[in-house]
Amino acid sequence: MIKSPVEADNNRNNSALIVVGELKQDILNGYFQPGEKLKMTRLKERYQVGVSPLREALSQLLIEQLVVVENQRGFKVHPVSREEMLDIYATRAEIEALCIGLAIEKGDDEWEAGIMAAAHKMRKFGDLVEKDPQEWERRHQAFHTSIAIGCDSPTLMQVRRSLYEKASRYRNLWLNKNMAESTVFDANQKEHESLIEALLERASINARELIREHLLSPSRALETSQGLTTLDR
Amino acid sequence: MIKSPVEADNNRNNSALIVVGELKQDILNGYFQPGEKLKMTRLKERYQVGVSPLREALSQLLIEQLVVVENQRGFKVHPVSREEMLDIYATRAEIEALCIGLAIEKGDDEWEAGIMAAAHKMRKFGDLVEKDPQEWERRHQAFHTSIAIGCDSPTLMQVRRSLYEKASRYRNLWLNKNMAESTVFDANQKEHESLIEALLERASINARELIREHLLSPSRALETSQGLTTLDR
DNA sequence: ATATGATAAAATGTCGACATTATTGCTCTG
DNA sequence: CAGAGCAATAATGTCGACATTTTATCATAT
Repeated sequence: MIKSPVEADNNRNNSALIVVGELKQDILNGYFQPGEKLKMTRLKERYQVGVSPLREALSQLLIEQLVVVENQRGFKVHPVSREEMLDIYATRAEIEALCIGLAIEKGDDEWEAGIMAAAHKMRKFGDLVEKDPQEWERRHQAFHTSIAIGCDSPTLMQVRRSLYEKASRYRNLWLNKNMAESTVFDANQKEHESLIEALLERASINARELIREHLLSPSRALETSQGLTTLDR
Repeated sequence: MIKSPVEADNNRNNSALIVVGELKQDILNGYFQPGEKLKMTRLKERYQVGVSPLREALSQLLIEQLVVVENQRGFKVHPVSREEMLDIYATRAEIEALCIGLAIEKGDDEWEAGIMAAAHKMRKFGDLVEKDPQEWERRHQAFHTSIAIGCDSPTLMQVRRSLYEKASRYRNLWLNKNMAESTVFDANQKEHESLIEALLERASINARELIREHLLSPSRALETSQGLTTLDR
């Protein structure tokens, strides 16, 4: 018997995995505030599942450091701090530079072609940034991933992904508006073009320095932004 | 009322966290074979807990990639492969080199002192390697950690720790005997001394190359070792 | 004899219930 | 009126039970 799409979706994965995705999104985009207590009754209502799948999902986010747990006191959203933000962004910049260094060593024609394709999709969407920032972020991220994937290391790519998610939490919390500022955006686009140039020339040192700057500039912006004051409480 | 140590231990953390530690050890040291199915009935007997804490623990190991899950078919120990081993070791070497590069930039006197202390403890145990390999591995790891911690980045240190654990699984599976070979061991010790020298001189490039070699040599040994044949099935 | 299909057995994933622990609110005292 | 102590309330963590799905067994037919 063929099942409806919804049923099929519920059967392909178990409840916990579905909840992991939704809960992660809710934390990353700020629906649940940093430090907020995650009461089981509320979570049950929101995701329409029992406690068992919820605790499984929370256990996974626990390792990813998106929630914290205290015995007999339940789960909380992982708190944010300026220190952690700077550390995550700095680490992410180093990891991305590492990926790029390895990719320049190992990358072949297919790698270059993938970058060109992703860059094209990103450029095409340049004018619609303000209309659909989420779609632009997707293409932006796809572009950077197309570069990093040349390192040809699943392990390293996974580290990179985890750091991206943690960083996107800070980005979503404070940077939404700043990202749309056209001056910042235009500078970003130029950095992308310079990066592509360096990659095709296989200028490793240059490319690595470019990516470091590219990834650290948001954290510098955040450091002086309004949101920071709310962090120091 | 004061509780007995055992009870106190059971109350400080919930069951799931305790099981995480034990289960992780059982997987890392090979009590549960790669690819082996983890039946709930057996796990319940072994750890004396119900399914709920077990599923929580397994969910955490799922993110750490020590187990895999298939819907309605339960959990399995994450399988091993030569490719994954090489990838983990290579990534680990790069991450460790990154830590050391940053540590050389940022490290202060306290950092140097910590290295000297850890190195001393490791040297003192040099003759007892064959007697208590586990204790030596502890001191060896403490030595390397004392170096890496100079990078002053909790995020990066956590990435490093996760990779160490994954690698130690392969090490435990095949390398136990090889590690005790005195020729390999003596070469290892000399590498440590060279590394310390380079660190104190703040010779970044040199130190980073040394650590890469130091961490990649085991994977090269594993590649040609007996265990590999069992991998390709 | 091999393959196929139905039946039985086992295992998973989820929920509600229960005991334990933390938190809140209230009373009583100084 | 403030603060400590105690009762009541709420929330967590764990277990056993149930429905669903997978796996194993076995008879039957080609």
